Amino acid sequence: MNLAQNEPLHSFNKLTYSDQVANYIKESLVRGDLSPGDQIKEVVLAQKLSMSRAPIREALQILAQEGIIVSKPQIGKHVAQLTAKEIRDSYFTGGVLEAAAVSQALPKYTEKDIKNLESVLTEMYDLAKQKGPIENFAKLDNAFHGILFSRIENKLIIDLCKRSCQGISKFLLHKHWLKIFTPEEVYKRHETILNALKTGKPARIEKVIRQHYINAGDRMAQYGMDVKKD
Amino acid sequence: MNLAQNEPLHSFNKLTYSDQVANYIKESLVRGDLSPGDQIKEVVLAQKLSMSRAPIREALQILAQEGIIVSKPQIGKHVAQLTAKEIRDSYFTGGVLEAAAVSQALPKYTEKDIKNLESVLTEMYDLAKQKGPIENFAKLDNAFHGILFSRIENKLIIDLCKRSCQGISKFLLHKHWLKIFTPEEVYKRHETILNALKTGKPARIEKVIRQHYINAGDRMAQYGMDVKKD
DNA sequence: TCGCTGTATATTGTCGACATGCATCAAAAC
DNA sequence: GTTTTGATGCATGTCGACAATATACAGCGA
Repeated sequence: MNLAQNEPLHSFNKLTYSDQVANYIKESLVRGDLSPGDQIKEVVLAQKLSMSRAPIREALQILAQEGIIVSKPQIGKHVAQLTAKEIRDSYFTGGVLEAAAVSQALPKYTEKDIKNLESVLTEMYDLAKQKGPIENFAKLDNAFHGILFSRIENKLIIDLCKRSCQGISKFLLHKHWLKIFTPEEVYKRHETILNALKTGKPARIEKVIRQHYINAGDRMAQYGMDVKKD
Repeated sequence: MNLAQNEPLHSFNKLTYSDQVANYIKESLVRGDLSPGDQIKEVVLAQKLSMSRAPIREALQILAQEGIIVSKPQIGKHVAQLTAKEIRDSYFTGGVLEAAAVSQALPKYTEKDIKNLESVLTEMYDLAKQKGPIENFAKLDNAFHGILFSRIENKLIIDLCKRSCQGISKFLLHKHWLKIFTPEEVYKRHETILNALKTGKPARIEKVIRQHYINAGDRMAQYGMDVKKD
């Protein structure tokens, strides 16, 4: 059997410029170099990254489709600045999707998955107790939902779920995401999900996950407004 | 009060070339000039529409994000050709979204909305009885779901809903969409939704609409496979 | 002073051409 | 005969420049 001919063990990223630019902008958002409401001028970016406007435009278009930037033809492109209602709607939508997906994948979760979720939860608990660095909660949250996603075979639903709210919380409202819930709250919120998962009841899981996201949206809508750069 | 300063009564479409090309491709899919699996070459399209490749590329990128075409870097762009599972997954996802959205908007539907839905249903019934032209069912189906959408204030959820399955049934599998259900079935399927709507129970509506889409996905997955052009 | 008009500028939209990388096929090596 | 290698064609990726359009502002008139 010839390994080399089939799935490569590690595909060396041959990302096109456009994709790299898209990632660069996302990183800029995380770093805070770019904030909601900021205008993005193609020529400026092109000069800064020493490339032509073509890949820049493509990257911006990708981000526009993801809802991270808004593009008005012949006027300009700005980092999206969501209203409180749009934030709540986004989280609601994301919750509906993740809830349905997890509920559908319920029979697929293994003992080991539950164990992993429990260990993530334990880490959250410890981190909350010892007042550890708050940034780590983001990693743990990612890990938790990552395990939930891992058994979902419906790629589209994962895609839309990420577009709905993950893109927003990770990039547009990244600064606020860490402080909308206290460590204790984060722990309890995820404990609720895990408990619901253990019941094995699809309806229960759906309800809990939806509420999880609705709550997050409400908090985010309160804290995340008007974050336009000074 | 000055009308002219606020929302224009009718904005004259100043569509950019890119958007027009995107629409053109969608129309080509509806007409059958383009079928799933077909390769789309930028230069060919550019020549045919007598414009440069730039707007073509942007249009294709839009359609790629909508899932209507797939783009492999440095290889080519093809009209998406979904597997049976992907078709079912798409409809499932669309159903989840529309179900949640309608359920949430339940209190907003007026007497008049119900009346309108009933009249659409009546038209479906008549059309089924008199073996009218099957194409009209597409219009009636659109009208029915259009009324449902009209009270949904969550723009994102409508957007994702359309992307999930409407884009597929309208463009990729348009030829099959008309024949997966008999006129009688179409009538009964929508009657079920309307009845559920009248109960005013959110949970009931969610269940019914989800099933509506799951059924459509199953049928589509059976009939809509392997539609590659000869 | 207020409102209109036209010009100036800046930014996006579009263009034609060149560069890059994948795919195919023929030729050579074993 | 099979596999490897190199040449070739072709579609996409990227580039720099030009065209079109929206915004800002100065000038003009009432």
